[in-house]
Amino acid sequence: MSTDRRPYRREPEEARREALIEAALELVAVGGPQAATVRAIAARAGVTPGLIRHYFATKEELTRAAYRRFVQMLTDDSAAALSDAGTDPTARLTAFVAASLRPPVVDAHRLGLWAGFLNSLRSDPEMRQIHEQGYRAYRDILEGLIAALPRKVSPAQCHRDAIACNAVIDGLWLEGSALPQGFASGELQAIGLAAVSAILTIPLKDPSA
Amino acid sequence: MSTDRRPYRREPEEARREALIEAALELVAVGGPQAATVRAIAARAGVTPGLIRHYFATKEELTRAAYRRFVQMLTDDSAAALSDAGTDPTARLTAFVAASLRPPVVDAHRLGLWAGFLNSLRSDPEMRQIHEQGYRAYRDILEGLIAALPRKVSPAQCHRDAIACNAVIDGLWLEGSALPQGFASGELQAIGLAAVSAILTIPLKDPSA
DNA sequence: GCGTGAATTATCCATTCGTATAACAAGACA
DNA sequence: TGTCTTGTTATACGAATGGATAATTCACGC
Repeated sequence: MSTDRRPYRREPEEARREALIEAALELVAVGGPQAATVRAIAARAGVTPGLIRHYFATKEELTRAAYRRFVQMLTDDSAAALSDAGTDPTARLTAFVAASLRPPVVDAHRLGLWAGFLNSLRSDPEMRQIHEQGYRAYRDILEGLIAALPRKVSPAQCHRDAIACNAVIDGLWLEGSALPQGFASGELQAIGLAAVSAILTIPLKDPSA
Repeated sequence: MSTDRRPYRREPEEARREALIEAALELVAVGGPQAATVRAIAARAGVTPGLIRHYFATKEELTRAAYRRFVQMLTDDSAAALSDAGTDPTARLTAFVAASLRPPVVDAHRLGLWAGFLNSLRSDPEMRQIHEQGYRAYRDILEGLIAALPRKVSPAQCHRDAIACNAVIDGLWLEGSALPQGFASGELQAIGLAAVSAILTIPLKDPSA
């Protein structure tokens, strides 16, 4: 009398870890960290809860892996936007700013993810390290793009400009993601490019205008 | 044989509700929503868990009350900054921007609170209503200040300027709160005022410079 | 002072959490 | 085809969760 046991397929380790991380991210994005329970993650990944322990020693470790993936996702999107832009510094900065202010970067799910992980940064030093690496990488890209512009400004001023532009981008990203219906299509990018243009005192033509 | 029961004092209803809300906010700010358990809130407020049910029908109701208070706190700080500024429109906008970019508005706890509540907005329509009211109130103040400036621009342009300025403020608030050690004293306000000045194409003198 | 209503505590309950461990079966390799 | 490794499921456990109810004691009106 074999109790009917759930059938299953063996999967390569990488695929399983991937599926579990993906499931955890989706749950955090929608319902916050409290929604990403071990059981919910397993259910969404199509496995039983015990399997999580087989790939991650603890739930905290899975959380860190998920956050690492999220940060990398942001960086990857930035890099993708630059790979399609040519070599002209102004065009590259324009492409970068515009890409940062439209989907999939501007997205309620990403904002939810970001907010969901934020509180973990205070308690878990390893999470904070992951966070700061990602943040620095993003801002370094932006600062590099600004430094490449045909302007004559000091490196210190370049640094300040990068911070201000980063703030504009972050703020618009925040608002666009939080209030998706509050902005017309392309409006976010137009405002962002105008603001960056003003901060850097250089003309940036909006490619969508 | 009276079992030694915990002594207590009766408090007016308002004080108790206040204490419970305050405790809930502190817990959410530090540890996220999952740290704000009924027992933890009661312990921090100096009461036993059962009392919460006496003042709030459910924990969700306490959460909403706490969020309502948080949103009102933000609005109150904005209003306070304006009450001390005179009547000159430029000075008022300057004061508003500067106040938004220094403590206590720029504060890791507030960012933690904001992030901690964000995910609740998706699931709870009442929470979202509270949020949108607060957001609109804040931006309306900013747009009013911008409209009062001695500029000749269309109302539509005023609206766009307000969105952009709001984004700069939000972004700098975000970064300043997330990375408190990343900015020197007054740097955040200086960057913000310069950016707003550039966006509005008017000079704003930094009062701290 | 003294009952009396209600604010507060104490206890209990069903559920869910993360984790630990044992049972099983899938698929590779012989 | 048979065996063995290990990926996967199943089950169980203690702790913690939000909520319900009963017991108590404070404080105010008389």
